Formats: sequence, C-alpha cells, structure tokens
Amino acid sequence: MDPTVPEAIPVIRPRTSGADVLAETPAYDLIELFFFAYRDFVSDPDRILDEYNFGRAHHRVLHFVDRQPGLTIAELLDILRITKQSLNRVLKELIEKGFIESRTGTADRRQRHLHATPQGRHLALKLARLQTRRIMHALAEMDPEAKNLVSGYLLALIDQDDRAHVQRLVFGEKET
Amino acid sequence: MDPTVPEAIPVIRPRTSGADVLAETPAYDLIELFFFAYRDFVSDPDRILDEYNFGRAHHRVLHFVDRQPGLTIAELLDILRITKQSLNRVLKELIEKGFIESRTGTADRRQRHLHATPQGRHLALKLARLQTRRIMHALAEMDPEAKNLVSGYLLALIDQDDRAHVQRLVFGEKET
DNA sequence: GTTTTTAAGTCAGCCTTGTTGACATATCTC
DNA sequence: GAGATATGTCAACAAGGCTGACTTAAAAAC
Repeated sequence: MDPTVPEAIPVIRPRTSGADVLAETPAYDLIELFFFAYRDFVSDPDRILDEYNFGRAHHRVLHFVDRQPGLTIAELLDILRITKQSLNRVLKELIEKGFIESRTGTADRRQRHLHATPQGRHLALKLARLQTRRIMHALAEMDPEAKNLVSGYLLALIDQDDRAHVQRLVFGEKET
Repeated sequence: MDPTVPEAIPVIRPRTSGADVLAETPAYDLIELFFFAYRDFVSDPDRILDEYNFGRAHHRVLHFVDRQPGLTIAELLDILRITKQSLNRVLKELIEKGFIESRTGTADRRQRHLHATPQGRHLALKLARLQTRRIMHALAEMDPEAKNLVSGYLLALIDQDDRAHVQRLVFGEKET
C-alpha cells in the first residue's frame, strides 16, 4: 500500500540515519502516555455525568457555554467540530433539563445566544474542579515552571491553522 | 444537588482562600488545551484508517498488539478496558483482513497469542510515525528537557493504581 | 478421573454520539 | 421582493461502547 517501510525492519531499531531519526523513530512512550492520560482525565467527569444521565457530549457543550456566555450555535459548532444535528440532540436535552438557556439575539434575531443557568454553572464548575484536581496533583510533583511548559506543549500539538483560534478561546480576548 | 458552591460566585474569581486555591480554581486553560490537543493528535491516524475502513478502535488494538507481540486477549482487554465483545468485533476484522494473527498458546492452549502480521506492522508503524511527527514538531519548539517533563506530567495524570502498570507497559520490562 | 474454573468466542439487543441528506422557518441583506 | 444565512428538525445509518446469556476447550483442583 505504501512501501515506504520494508516489512522486515524491527520496530525497535529503525534503520533511519542522521538528523531525521527524531522524526522517524516512533515516540511510543509519548503516544501511549497521552492515550492513558487522556482516558483517566475524562473518566472523572464521566462518573458524575452518569448521575445526571448525561454523556461526554453534554459535558463538552456545557463546558464551552459556561466558559463563553452568549456563545452562538455557529460558534459552538466551530469549537466542537460536530454537525448541527449532533449538537442539537444534546443541546436540546441540556435546555429542557434547565442547564442551558437559549436567548434570541437582539442585534440579529436569527441567532441564539447560549447561557448556562445557575444549575448549569454549578455542574460545569463541579466537573471542572474534578479535572483541575487531577491536573494540579500531577503538577504538584513537578517543577513550578512545568505548567507553562506543559500548556505550551499542548498548544504546539494543535493544528497550526487553529492554534491562534484556540489560544484566543482559551486565554481570553472574547469580544462579546 | 450538591450545594457546595453558591451560584452567585463568579467563575473567574473564586472566593477560596489560602493554600488550596490551586486546587479550587478551575484550570480552564489546561483542561481545554488537553481537549484540543488530543483531538488533533488522533485526527492524523483517522485519515489513514478511513482508507482501510478501520476506526480508532482498530488502531488501538493494532497498536498494542504491534508493540507487545504475543499479547493475550485478557492482557489486551486489561489495557483497553473494554469488554470482550467490543474487542472481538474489531479484532475479528483485523484478523480476517490479515493485519493480526492469533496463535493458540503452547503452555496454555486456552490462550491466544496475538501478533501483527507484516502488513499489520507496516500499518502500525505508518500510524505511529504520523503521530510521532506531530509530537516531535511540538517538542522541537521547546527546551530539550521538555520531553522528559511532558512524559513525567502525563504519567502523573494517570490513576495512581495504574501508574506502575502503565510505566511497565510503556517503558518496557515485558516478561513474554 | 470427575468436577470446577478459566480463557476465549458468540448471539442478541441496547445506548451514545457521530454521520448524511432533505427540508422548514425566521430573519437579515441586497 | 429575492436570495442568503442561522437555526431547527425528521429520518436513517454507522461506529463503538455496553449488558446478559450461553458455548467450547482446556487447565486446575479435588
């Protein structure tokens, strides 16, 4: 299919030589650690969400609405990169159960501005704290410089074209 | 539901005071960066897997079988933490399409020892290299010490009880 | 040597969360 | 007024989780 790699090459000692070894030797350690870390990272909220009969999709929606009050549907779709139909399924539930409120825009009455209700903010905060606890416990064992380094690394992992967008979204500068 | 947090408290300036501020102020930056970084991290393989009509589940199975030749079903289930039925669905396909081979154990003939075929190893390597490229590009922009720091951080994020297990799995010491 | 336990496989059905495609409605823009 | 835009909705499908029940073969226990 893609004969770049002769089959007989052992996975452990690649034959690539010179400067691009770094790019060609699989970084199995980081690949696997990222997998396991992410799994445990999302497992904390899962347990709580179960009690509300919500899933991870609900969590993501609630999280970003809580973080950016007044977010429109289009903006939320852009962040989550899912279809309108997928979003609507979970958003509808969150609205019906009173965790999110949808307000018709004033400038543009076609738009809907989403806001977490007090109940929604409460749940969002509860979940964020759970994840924060894990994040901070991990950082506590390390150099004080680690937090900046880790967030710099995570940012650098993101697609170049999105990086500025994510940076704005994460570190502020929302024009609402 | 859980009245720990009065609703009126603004998310940005929590009223918690003293030493536990770190534990109570949500680390929104890391939470969100982790989300976006992981999304892009798995998106590279997804594009290739599509060509084979495989999904992420296939990738995970192939990855760990490739990394630990001779893995048994029980060991694989323990790593992936999914049910036998879920595993079987994708494993069967990988075997039928010739990416993985299942050999009856010699010491214990009830067991199956899984091995990636040359075709399987080829695909696994191709996918690992894609992810490695992203990982290394991100690291290239940073301090040379960063790699150890990041892997230390990711390891610290993992559930305490599993940490030793994952460490063995990622950094070697397999007794097979 | 029979019984019990274990490893693996399988059938059936369900849930969540993603997808596509088609279409409706209200509102804004030109 | 015509067309574009933002949202909402119906229907059907797919991937990949899950539970529960049951089979088979082989090992272990007795």
